[in-house]
Amino acid sequence: MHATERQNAIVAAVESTGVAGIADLAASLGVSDETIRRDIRYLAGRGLVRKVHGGVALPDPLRETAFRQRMGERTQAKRAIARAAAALIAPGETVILDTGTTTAYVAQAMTELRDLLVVTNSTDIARTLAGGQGNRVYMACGELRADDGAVLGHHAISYVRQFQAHSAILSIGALDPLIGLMDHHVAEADFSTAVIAHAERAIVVADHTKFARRAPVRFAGLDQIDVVVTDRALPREAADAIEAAGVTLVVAD
Amino acid sequence: MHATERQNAIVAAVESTGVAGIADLAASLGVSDETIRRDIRYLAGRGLVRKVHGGVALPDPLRETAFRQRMGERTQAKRAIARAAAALIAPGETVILDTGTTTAYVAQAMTELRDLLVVTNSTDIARTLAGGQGNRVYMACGELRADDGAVLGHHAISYVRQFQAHSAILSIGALDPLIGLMDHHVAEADFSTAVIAHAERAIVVADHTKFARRAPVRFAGLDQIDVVVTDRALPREAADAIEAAGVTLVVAD
DNA sequence: TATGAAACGCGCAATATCCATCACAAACAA
DNA sequence: TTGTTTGTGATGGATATTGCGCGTTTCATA
Repeated sequence: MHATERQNAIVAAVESTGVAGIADLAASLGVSDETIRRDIRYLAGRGLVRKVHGGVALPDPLRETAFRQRMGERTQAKRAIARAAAALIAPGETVILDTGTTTAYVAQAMTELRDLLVVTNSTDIARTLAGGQGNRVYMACGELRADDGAVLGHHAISYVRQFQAHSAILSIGALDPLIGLMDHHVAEADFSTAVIAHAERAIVVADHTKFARRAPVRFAGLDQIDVVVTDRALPREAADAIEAAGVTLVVAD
Repeated sequence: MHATERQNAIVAAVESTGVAGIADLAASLGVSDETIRRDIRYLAGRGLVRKVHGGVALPDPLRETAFRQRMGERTQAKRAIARAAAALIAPGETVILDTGTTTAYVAQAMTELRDLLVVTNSTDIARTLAGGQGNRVYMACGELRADDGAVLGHHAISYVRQFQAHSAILSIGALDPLIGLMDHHVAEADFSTAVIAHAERAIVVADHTKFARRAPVRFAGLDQIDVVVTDRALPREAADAIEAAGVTLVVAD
């Protein structure tokens, strides 16, 4: 029984029954759970099956984008961060919201607020906050990314530059107390830079995994931001470095 | 029985019976009420079902925006028009799509095409066509209308002016062979005017009710457009007037 | 409108699953 | 033989799911 045969067997099982459990597959194919998981990760990467908690299912007919998948990860942490971040915003404020999974949760939490003036580059966030009592939502322009439905590029940046917001809420790729803020793409980093420059207060939302990572594009130092909202207490050293830079650290419970 | 199966079962139950109670679902699926509630919250968040007190029902027909309501009117006519309009577009073309219920159906029909360059002021249409094979979608900017998720205004217009499209596809408020094209709002009319000016060919999609109406803002004469796609043969006189203006009249069956 | 019962949502703790990492063994090349 | 690569299993911490308790909200009926 080679890896390929086993993977074919998994696909066949899923196609005949619709779903299959990890443990069942491991038993019937005579390998460990972990091996089945590895096969599933590989197959899911090829789009042949869809990974679900506890097993594997037919591929989603509605293409599950990487973004939607990330939306489903660490939801509890993101919701807690979102509540804490939304609590920093007062009704009537002007707020710039960057695209991102965590900011999408923040937008959800902000639906409680009213009379906001919202500027965003995410069609999702725009739709979430439009329709709120007294809200006015301004959508930036540019090429739409299929993954998360956001626009980036120089048009988006010059559109945002029209506004001077009370607060900006940013998703980031990574945050290191010494290095600063990092993103995965130059276009994201450029947009974030513009957003920071046009808000009185920059609020960064970042779950704890962002502190253990690096991302290739550094776009700002800690001195350029005002608040970091995260979901877990950081190591003393990191927390000190952040607060020494004049940044308020909010830990959502 | 994993989460995914259970959620599929809930959707299936709702689709077959219209409504389903929490307790019944919990009993038949062998999990607690709270788990069913969690599933329902998740599914409702995706718009797959509607949450009601004590159970779950088919997706919301009530709290629809005026736009969503119009989406559900004359769907057959709109789908036929959409097919006919999409057939006028070739893969690889540059197309500007205006917001509107009929154009939303056209975008749906255009998902078959590939390598399109799409410019639109509707977040819905943008999301529909982003992700299509080889498509590039450009979203205009401006204040977002909660009703239909579209942007209008001078920024949207100047954004569109960057492009020179092969085709423009327009929704309108009303069409009269003698008066020309009409819209309900000045902002819509201004946007439509800009769109017509930046496309080699203007295609107007209008179901038959648009010919029996008037709308307050006239923005173009028939001589400025090239094709009208509708769903019913017009009275001889009207059809003659339209074709006399050099407009091709397409009647979708 | 008032009131009791049902339904709801949140937080907690227990359990199951996931994933990064290391360790080991077989296959293969130098 | 020796070293490298590849596939598999095992481990432990992180994450996700679930059922239950409890205070709050909503609904139906008086």
